[in-house]
Amino acid sequence: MAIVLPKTRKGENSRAAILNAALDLFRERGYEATTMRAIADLAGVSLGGSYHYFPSKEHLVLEFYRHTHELHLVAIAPLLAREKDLGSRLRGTVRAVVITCEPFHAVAGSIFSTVANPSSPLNPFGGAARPLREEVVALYAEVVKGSDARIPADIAEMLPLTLWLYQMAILYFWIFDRSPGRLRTLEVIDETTELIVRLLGLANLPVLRSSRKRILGLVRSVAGGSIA
Amino acid sequence: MAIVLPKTRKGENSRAAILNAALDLFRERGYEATTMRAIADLAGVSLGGSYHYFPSKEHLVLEFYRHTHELHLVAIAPLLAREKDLGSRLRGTVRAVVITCEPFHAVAGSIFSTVANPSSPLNPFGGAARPLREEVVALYAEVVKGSDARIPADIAEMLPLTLWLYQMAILYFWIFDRSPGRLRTLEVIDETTELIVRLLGLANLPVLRSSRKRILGLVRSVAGGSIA
DNA sequence: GTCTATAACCGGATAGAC
DNA sequence: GTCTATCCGGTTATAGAC
Repeated sequence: MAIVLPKTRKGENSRAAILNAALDLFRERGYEATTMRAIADLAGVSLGGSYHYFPSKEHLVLEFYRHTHELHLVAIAPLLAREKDLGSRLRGTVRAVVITCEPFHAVAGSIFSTVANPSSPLNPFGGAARPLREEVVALYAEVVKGSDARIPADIAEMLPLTLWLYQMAILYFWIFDRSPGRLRTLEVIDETTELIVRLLGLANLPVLRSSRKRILGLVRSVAGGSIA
Repeated sequence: MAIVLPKTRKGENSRAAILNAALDLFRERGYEATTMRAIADLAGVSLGGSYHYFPSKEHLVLEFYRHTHELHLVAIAPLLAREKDLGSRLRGTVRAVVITCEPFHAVAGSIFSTVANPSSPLNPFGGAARPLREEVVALYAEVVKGSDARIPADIAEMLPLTLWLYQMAILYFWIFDRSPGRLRTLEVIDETTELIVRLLGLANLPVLRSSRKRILGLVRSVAGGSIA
């Protein structure tokens, strides 16, 4: 059921060829319009052969996730090393997500929907996606931790997961965005990240104490049941 | 591409038979496990024949939407007529959504994912779903308007749409909920509706003025571009 | 044991005769 | 408006090749 790793040099080549072919074709024609037969053809393997490495077409998508995630990490490394302001770190990180994914904008819709299915092995809330999800959550933990913002412990505990969810919402907005250069998404990112930082600053207000506790309890309970 | 309405008595029967067969089988086996062949069989028509009324398997789902929406309206009518407290109205309305949808819980996952695809004609943000979406938004407008809560005009303007979106989030949570009697979802509804009412009450605080403006601007801009 | 190929299966969708 | 026959694409069974 899981993705099989090749044991030989030859196998490695085949696997890479299939993956590259898939990514190219996805980019070029979209997810649905890309047939497994076309992928196999372009990769120079037989149709059945590609199923030796990837148990389903969907699983090729998971690989694409990992691919973009790694590009993303590289893209933001300098920022995270240099910048201390939480707002800037957050804005830069989320902007980098959509910029990294831009070549796949046309495919992203089908992918998102495929993956939104709770019974899909790739559902971001599910078990198979867990390793990658945890990497992304850890990234947001670092975005927060490496900043000079002082976040109360109870908030800091749930913040990375919440930011991961926030990133998913941004991606869904981005999928619909038809504006040139995806400018609207970038604007929304700027607005929302600033808002998040501002609300974090307000969280210590006495009037907000009860709401804060309530929200955190909610996040904790929702996260505990669905994800852990 | 749209759903064809039958012109004859015989056609009406066929259409109804197909729809009933589909809803029964969806309930019984789930969406994916129900084949168009099985639906046609049970309805007593040929496979090709069912495509005369419903252009795709997905379109059978749209019908299911309308069905549950109408059940929902009926279910909450007494509450909306009687109750004046905003929190109670909201809680009752959203609780009724998940209770109405309960018989389809097993199917809901596939349906949600099908519908999440931006290029699907059934996407809730898209054009085809607009009439139904506007009905639901109007319903939430009434939930707010019929209450004794005094909501500032700028908030009242965006609130119904926001509550519609909130309802969708609850439904997505509900899909994952495996707790007996879907108790966790009901708890989350109680928690979140209370939170919403509380935050609405706080919106007039001077410290929150700028965030409030920012949030409303955001909602307006996002809604304007994606939906209107 | 690791890889690859061929042939088939299954189910959504369509064409076109009646 | 209904049928039969067919396409198309994801997936699987399985036999062989290294």
